[in-house]
Amino acid sequence: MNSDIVTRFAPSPTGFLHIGGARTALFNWLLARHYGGKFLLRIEDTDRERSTAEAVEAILEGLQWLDICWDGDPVFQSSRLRRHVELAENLVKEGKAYYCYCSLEELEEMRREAKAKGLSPKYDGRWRDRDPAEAPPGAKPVIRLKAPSEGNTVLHDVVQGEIIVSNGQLDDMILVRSDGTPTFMLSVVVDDHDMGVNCVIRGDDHLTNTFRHIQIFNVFGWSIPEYGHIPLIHGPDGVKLSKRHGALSVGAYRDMGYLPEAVCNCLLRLGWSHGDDEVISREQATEWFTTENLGKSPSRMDFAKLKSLNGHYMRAADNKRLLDELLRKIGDLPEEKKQRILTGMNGLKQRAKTILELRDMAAVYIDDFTAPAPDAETAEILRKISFLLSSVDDWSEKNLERRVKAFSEEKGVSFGKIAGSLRNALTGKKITPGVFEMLESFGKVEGMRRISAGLL
RNA sequence: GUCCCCAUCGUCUAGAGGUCCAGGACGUCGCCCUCUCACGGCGGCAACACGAGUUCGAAUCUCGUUGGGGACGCCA
Repeated sequence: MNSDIVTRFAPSPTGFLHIGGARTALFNWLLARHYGGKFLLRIEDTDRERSTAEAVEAILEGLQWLDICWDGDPVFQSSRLRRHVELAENLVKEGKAYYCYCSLEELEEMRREAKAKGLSPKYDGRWRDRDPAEAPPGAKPVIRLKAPSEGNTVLHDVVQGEIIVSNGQLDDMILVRSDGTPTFMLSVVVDDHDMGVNCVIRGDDHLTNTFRHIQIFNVFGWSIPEYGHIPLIHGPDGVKLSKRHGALSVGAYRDMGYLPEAVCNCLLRLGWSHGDDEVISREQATEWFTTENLGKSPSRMDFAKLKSLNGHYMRAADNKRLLDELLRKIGDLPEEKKQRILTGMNGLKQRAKTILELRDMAAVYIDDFTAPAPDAETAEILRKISFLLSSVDDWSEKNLERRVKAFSEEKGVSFGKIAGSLRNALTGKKITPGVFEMLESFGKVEGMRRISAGLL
């Protein structure tokens, strides 16, 4: 492969961007970028019943969020319908395809019989050489490919290796429906050819389709793209990832507070590896990604690993960006509180593995809090600390800690006890960022207020 | 049912005949660090599905078994 490589992602807009689709898109994108080729986007909206504008929007948004950008404008398959049908009709004229007048009931019957006999259910080709004049009156025909009945169709898959299927296994597929619209089989092949696509990474649920695609490419005499079929992503229980696993759409991952770079990194490691590397930046991925390291065994989505990865990217993320992500979840905040959060962000992001956890952790800076009156011993400590801190001018985490530590040593009061008392007075919580860090974030006025609030 | 694919720790995987009584990461357990929690550091537990071959030698090659997955639409 080289810089002439053209890959594509071709989702059908019948719903959100599926996480598995996102991985497919990522792999194709990576491959194109690696070789300096092109990555195209095609919306396969030939099924008008199920395709929606909202779904198109959701898919584009999902890709953008993951920072997977396509070259040129997306191609809408529906806009190319005329060309697809025209080509099919040409094939009929050339005797390479034919009209079939079978009714749905007839086909149903055929499949039932085949299954009963232990054969693979398929169309028997009964109209292949029959005179269309014998067609039942008024019946609308489909166009079927006159597929080879002898020999094998061979696929040299860049992931799976050589796979051979006997042509007897494949039936004469429908190219154009009885309503005159082209099928997926035809459209995909024509569009891939017209768009110059020469490399296709896709889920291995498409594997059997590929043999049909190859037959169509052959009948047109077009060159066949390289294919790589990657195993599907399964849920934690080993079955195909579905709604019941919760997180199916990339939007769901965003809602759960994951960062796009973490999602990409996680997806990248599902079915692809580069030695022992785990945390892989987009730049490194682009440099390293080839089809050679694609695995052929199915993998399960590991949410624990995603979370760990996300924690890594959270810690590395820009503070202002994290604040923006946080505000996107909870709405805008007064300037003063935003400032507090920003000041405390380093401590916050170190503890939160998702934006949702960041939100929970940041509550100490968002919620107003006044501690209830403490017990006598604690009150005594707080009174002394309050007195000490009131004279502190350098209200920084470092200095505050230094002063309190000195006090602790001098008076022989346990530092842990002091810190615990402060934590409680400041937040009323057991788990928080460091107390001096919080003091700095609150500022002297609010910090002093909280410490002494319960003392009166 | 038919066809196709897959098979290393719980999970993601490294491994392309000897360097593997199998390495990394996540998770888990223990310890250290420590103002709580995290982070970080150190260590433990934990896998080549099974059975035959081929070979001086197999996680790596072949066959079979078992297990898992996918496809069999006038959906894509």
